[in-house]
Order: sequence, then structure tokens, then C-alpha cells
Amino acid sequence: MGKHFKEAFKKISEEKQTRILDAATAEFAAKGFPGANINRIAQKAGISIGAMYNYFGSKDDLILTIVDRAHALLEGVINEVAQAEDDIFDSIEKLLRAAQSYSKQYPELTQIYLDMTSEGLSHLSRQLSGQMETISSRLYRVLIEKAAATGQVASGVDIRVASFCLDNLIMMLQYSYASDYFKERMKIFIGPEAARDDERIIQEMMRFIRGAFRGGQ
Amino acid sequence: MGKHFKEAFKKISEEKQTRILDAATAEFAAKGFPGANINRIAQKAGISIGAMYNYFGSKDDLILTIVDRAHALLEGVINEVAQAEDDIFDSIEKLLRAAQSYSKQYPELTQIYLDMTSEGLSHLSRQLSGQMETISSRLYRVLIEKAAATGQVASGVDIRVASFCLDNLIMMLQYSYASDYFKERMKIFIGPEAARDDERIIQEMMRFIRGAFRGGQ
Amino acid sequence: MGKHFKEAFKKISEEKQTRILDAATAEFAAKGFPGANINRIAQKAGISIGAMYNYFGSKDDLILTIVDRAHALLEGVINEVAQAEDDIFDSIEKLLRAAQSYSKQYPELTQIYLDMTSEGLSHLSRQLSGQMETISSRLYRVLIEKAAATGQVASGVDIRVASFCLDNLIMMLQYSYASDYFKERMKIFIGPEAARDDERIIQEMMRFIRGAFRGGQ
Amino acid sequence: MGKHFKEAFKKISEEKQTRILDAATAEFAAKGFPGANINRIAQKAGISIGAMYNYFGSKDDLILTIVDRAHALLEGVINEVAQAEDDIFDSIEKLLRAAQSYSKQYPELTQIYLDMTSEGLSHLSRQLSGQMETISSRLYRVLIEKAAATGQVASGVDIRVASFCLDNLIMMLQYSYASDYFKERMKIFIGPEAARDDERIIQEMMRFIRGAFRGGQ
DNA sequence: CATGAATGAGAGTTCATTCAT
DNA sequence: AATGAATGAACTCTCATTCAT
Repeated sequence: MGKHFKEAFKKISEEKQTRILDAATAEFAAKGFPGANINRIAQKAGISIGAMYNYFGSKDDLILTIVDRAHALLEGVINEVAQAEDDIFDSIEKLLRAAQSYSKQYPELTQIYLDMTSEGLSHLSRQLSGQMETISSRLYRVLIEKAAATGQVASGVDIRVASFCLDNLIMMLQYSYASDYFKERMKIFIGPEAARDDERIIQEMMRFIRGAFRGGQ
Repeated sequence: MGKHFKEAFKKISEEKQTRILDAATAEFAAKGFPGANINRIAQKAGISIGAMYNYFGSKDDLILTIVDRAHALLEGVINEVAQAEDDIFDSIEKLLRAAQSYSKQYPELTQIYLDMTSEGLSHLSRQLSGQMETISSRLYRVLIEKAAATGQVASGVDIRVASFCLDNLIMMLQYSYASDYFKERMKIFIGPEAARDDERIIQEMMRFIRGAFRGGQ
Repeated sequence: MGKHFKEAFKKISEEKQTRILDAATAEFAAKGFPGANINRIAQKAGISIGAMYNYFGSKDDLILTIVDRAHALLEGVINEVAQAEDDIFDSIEKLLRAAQSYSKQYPELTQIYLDMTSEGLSHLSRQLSGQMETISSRLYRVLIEKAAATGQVASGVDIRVASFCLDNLIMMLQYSYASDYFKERMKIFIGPEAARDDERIIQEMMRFIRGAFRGGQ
Repeated sequence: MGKHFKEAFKKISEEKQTRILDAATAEFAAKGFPGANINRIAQKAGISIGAMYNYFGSKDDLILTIVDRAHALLEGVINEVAQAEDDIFDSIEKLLRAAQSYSKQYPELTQIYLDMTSEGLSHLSRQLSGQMETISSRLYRVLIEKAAATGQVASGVDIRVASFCLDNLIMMLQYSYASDYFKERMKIFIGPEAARDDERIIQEMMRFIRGAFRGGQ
């Protein structure tokens, strides 16, 4: 929950804002935070380095602005799912599909997010302090509690651990479409055609999750 | 599949090898790859920077040696599980417990592993080319096929996707004990006492996984 | 002998002029010339940086305008003393008191003046070319000559060197109330209560100076 | 009281140490602290910028090392005077001559010292905390007390204020030979031939000081 | 083999000044 | 005349790597 940019950034055209953030996103995703070069970002965005520092106080602020933007995007997706009056498994399927399409559409944002989990960048991730997790964990809890009430979820299931597992599966799905490393890994598990098997992956993950929530038997 | 170190490294005492790799591990884990400082590692290890470069051709080689060492450790764990004549769920439980204790004991190795998934370090992770994944995915396949044959696993389950999900859960469990970011995240899901709830987490994750494999019903 | 400002500066309200020069004075005094930031001065003064450059051609011109203003102030003080029909020692005492109160009231001007003596700012001080010194040295000469004629000053005294010494004592007194460094230094010599001992310092300095002019004997 | 340099600096040849400190001294004196350029200093000294930072942790440390060296020089001079069994006025004359010759020989050190009194450099001067002043003020006190006991100093003289005045005169004499600004100022007071009038200046200053201490009468 | 001083490209950031509006 | 966004040269400092000893 930031506003890590300066006033001046709000005042420039949306097109320019996008140009800057896109250039920065590409650079951070490709090189990682420490490898990213602010001068190069400015050049790619077609602005001067001085302008860059009129918009963002530091390299830190720049990446945090990007992460905030990614959060806003994700929050939109989650809220949509949360508001629909769906069956729990329909909701989860929507989340899986959302994770898949989000990370295929914005692999760079997912890469950046993943990078920020590095201990070397803890001064950055500390400023995020579980914003996303808080939102999604709340959603899961609500979904599961509602489902437990209607008997869709086996009685013995520990809601918190189950939420944790569910989010773990969703996070890893996201990573698996975003970073080269995790793409390669997914191929090893699913097979070389993994990337073209989106639908099957969703279906089978849903079978896995459904079983998990219904409990063995 | 490495040997990223020079001949000279093999020739020094095991104690010195350990001292060097431990110092490097601590530095890489704390600062990330780009933030780590080779001169400081050498100093902490009590050797000269010149010696460092007699043992390892570059910073890249040093971290790759560390990762290889971590792989060897993990491979030992996996092989142990693979060789035991266990029930599939006992095997999985052993793997979960192993992941948990490994990442509690060597959080730094897990942090480094996580860091290497960054796109900015893809020139490094490319040299790993799924070593671990290949090993563990093979183990999962064997386990699941055997279990399918004895009816312990529901018939419709897609072995590859199920392996993928299983490994995803195990990987995230590992991350959750290793990096500050993921520790914080686990707390949000499981509760502030998460770290002291190891047993419960294992039990409930097993319930989740058992359900998943047995299929809902 | 300047006018280092542009026409436009004369045309704005006196209040605005003061606001600008005061903001600049504070900044130059606190940060030194190279450390001072013109954009920040403009902001503090509540005008745009563009306006700043309409009033002053450069950073140099801005500080020179401030120094000119300080000169005008000091010249007033000196002229007052010069015009009074006083005994030489009364005149000198007035000058000491003036130096003391001036530098207590406008420590920033004295700090700036001191800064300008740096070789690094010789391109600036060259433009001042001893304005103050010319004025005060003339005053001293007149005072001393008059006093010599009436026998208040020992006959052997070298008027020029004595003027030099007198001005040195006055300058250092000024510095000693203005800069942290010289304040600290004064404490070491006079004692920690130096700042509250104004009157004693004047009295004792006068005893010193009187002796000096009357000659030993 | 410092050691603001790193171990590595002690280990290089004295010739190289001198080359570096001389280059730095010239640069700091000519450009002032903020205007001085470390890369240029390294180049002038014939070493790499990396080497520079192996010797000194920062620009601050470099100038502090220079100031420490200047202190050591001055302390030597002061101690020499302190140890001689001289008449107070002989001692003072020695100090005046020392100030004169020191600042003619090392004008740059005096310029740097003067620069450090700027408020903009208070973070540096704070680390000096009156080292020189403490030494010289102690010397003056001893000299004056001894002289007071033998009746060479008028009874009413306030030792502390007199020391202060004496040091003020000595400091200004130093400045007057070191910085262009103060050189120009001295010319205005003493006449254009001031620089060639060293002896007269000493003599007349001594007459001034003698009178001051003996008291008018 | 070991040492560690030396290297220098390259990074993030600042700020006096310009100029289109 | 006033604005303030934009510029980009210049600065301090870091660190992987080399190589003479």
C-alpha cells in the first residue's frame, strides 16, 4: 500500500507512465533488481535520467511502484472471483485460470514478484508485508468456510492449512508460466508439450484439489 | 551435473572446503547473488582472494558448486525415501518431513536455490537444467504408478500433473521455512504460531494430499 | 560593488525580495555554496525555479547579491561609528559590540562570508575585491591617526599593522559567534559559558586592545 | 585523533603516501571539499580510483587524514615552543614566526583547515573537536600564567580572553598567508608590499601584543 | 600454490540551468 | 513575467577479476 512515486509522475500522460513502467518492468524482469540499470530504463522509455528521478525517488521506489501496479491488477482478479456467487470449486477453477492467464499475459510481473522474495531484497519485500497474501488468504477462508457449511468440504479439513496448500498450488502455477526456470521444471513434470496443455493442467489440478477438499473418501 | 570448481579445490583439506563453501553459502543467502561480495567471502573463510580464484574460476562457478552440494544432500534424502519399501503415503510423509527439516536446517541453501530461479540469473539456472526436478519427478512417477497398481491412488488421476502438484506443495513448504518472505506468508495463512506447528502442518498437508490422490469419493 | 541581480528582481515587492534572499541565506549558510541547492531555495521562498533565474543569472549571482546586502548592513554600522565624534577606544568598543551583536543576529551572513574565503570559491571572492576591508581599513586609519595626534596611541605604533591586528580581532570575534566550529573554539579558550559572557569578553578584549595601542609602558 | 585511513595505506611506500596526500591536498585546497574530485586526485597521484578506496574509505576519510597530518606538523611546532625555556614574548614571537613560515610553506593545509570551518562541512569539523585549539590554548595558559607570576604580564589581564585574542591574531596571520582572499585583505591593510614585509609584520605585531599583555601603562 | 594490492568499468543519484508553455 | 518539467554531465563509491611477487 504505497504510492512510491512522486507527484510529478501522476502529472504526465498515461501513455508516458505506461512507457516508463513497461520499460522498467522488462528490465527488472530480465535482469533482476540488482542487475537492472536505471539509466538504461530511462533510455528505453525515451526519457532522461533526470526525469526518471523526478518521478521516482530511487530504484527501490521504481520497483515498488511496479509491484503496486501488479497488486492492483491481481486484486481486481481476486475480487471478481470473490463477488461471484459460485460453488467453491468453480471459484477455485476461476482462480487457477486467472493465475494461468495472468502469468502468461504478464510473465514479467510474476518474475519480479518472485525476485522480491530473495533475502537480498528483504528491504523491499518488507515494505509489501503480505498485502496479496492477506487478501487471498481471506478469500480462501471465506470460500472454504462457506463450502464446509454446505458439506462440499470434508469435515476434518483444517481450513488454514488447506488455504495454504491451495495458495501454494496457485502460486507455483503462476511461477510455472512466468520464469524460464519454472517453465523448464514444468516441462519435466508434465512433458515437453506442457505449455500447450493449459486446459489439461487446469482440469487435472482441479481433480487434485477437489479430492483434497473432499477428503479421501 | 557439475564440477564447477578447479582441481585445486579438491586438493585442500575437507575442513577448508567446508569453511569456504559455508562462508559463501551464508553470503549468497543473505545478499543474493549480485549482492554477494567474493572478497568478503574469501575474508570470512580466512583465505585470500587469489586462492578463491585458484579454486573457482568465477563467481558463477562458486555458487554453482554450492548448488551442486545442495543437490547431493537432497539426492541423498530422496534416494533414502525411494529405497524404502513403503506405502506411498508414508513415502510422501517422509518427503514432507524431509523438506521441512532440510529447510529448517539449511535455510540458506533453500534461499539460494530460490534466488537462482530469477530470470536475472538464468545464465546460472540454465546450467542446472532440472537436475533435482528430474530426480524427484522420477521418484514421484514410480511411487504413484506403484500405488495406482495397488489401488491406493484413484484411477483417474493424471500421474504427471499429480506429481507436479505434489512437488509444488513440497517446494513451497521448503520455501516457507527458508526465506523471510515466505515465512511471513505462512504466518498469514497458518497463524502466527506457524513455525511451532510443524507437526500439525505435516498432518494436515498429508490429509490434503491423501484426499487429492484418493480422488474426491 | 555589484548589482548581481537582474532588473526583474528590483521590480518585485520588497517582501518577496526578502523572502528569496532569506531563504537563500539560510541555505547557503547551512550547506555552503556548493552544497546549496537552488531548486530548494526557490521552493522555500515560494517561487518557481524559473522565476529565480529571471531574477539572478546564476547561483554565483545569487550569493553575490546576498553578500552585497550583508556589506550594506555592515557599512551602515561602520559609518555610524565613523561619524560619531568619539574617543578612539569608545569607537573600537562600539565596533566590537557591533561585531558581536551583528554576528549573533545574522550568524548566517557571517558564515557565508567566511565560506567565501575558500580558495574553491575564489572566482566569487575575486568579485568582492576587498570592499569591506577597504572601508574598515580606512576607518581604522583615520581613528588611529587622530588618536596618535592626541597622544592616545603610543608613538611607535605602526598604524597599518595595528589596524590589521584590530580588524583581525574583530573578524575573529565575529566568526566566533557565527560558525559552530568557531563557537566551539571560543568555548575551549573562554570556557563553556563563553556565549553568556558577552560583556566580559568585550571588556577584556578592550583591555587587551587598549594596552596594545598604548604600547607596553 | 584519528586514523582515518585503512591499513592498506600504511603498507605502501612513504613516497607513494606522500604523492597521494600531496595530490589530494592540492585538489582540496584549490577546489574546496565539495569541489574536489576523487578520481582526479587518484589520476594526479598516479594510482587507480580503486586503489584510492583501498586506502581511504571515503572522501571524508581522505581529507581527515590530511588534516591529521597537518595537526601533527603543527603540534610539533607548538611543542618545540612549549619546551624551550623562553621568556613569554620570545615564545610568542616564535609562534608568530612559526605561523608565518608554516602557512607560507604549506598554504594549502591552512586553506583546507579554513575550509573545514564552513557550516556545510560541520560533519567533518565535528570529528576534529578542537584538537589544535585544546593544545594551543593549554600552551598559552601556561605561558601567560608563568609570565604573570614573574610580573611580565599586567596583573589585571584575563588569561583566558588574552589567550583567545592571541590565538586569534595567530590564526589570522596564518590565514593571511594562505588564502588568496586573506592575502588580498592583508595587502589592503599593510600595503601592496605586505608579502615582502614579513619581518616588519612580526615586529609590529609583537609590539602590539607586548603592549596588550603589559597593559596600557 | 598462495597472496592481496591494483584495476577500472559501471552503478545510482544530484542539481544548475534551459525553455516551451 | 512566471512556471516547472526536462536535461545530462558529473560525482562518489563498489567489486569481480588479474597478476606480480
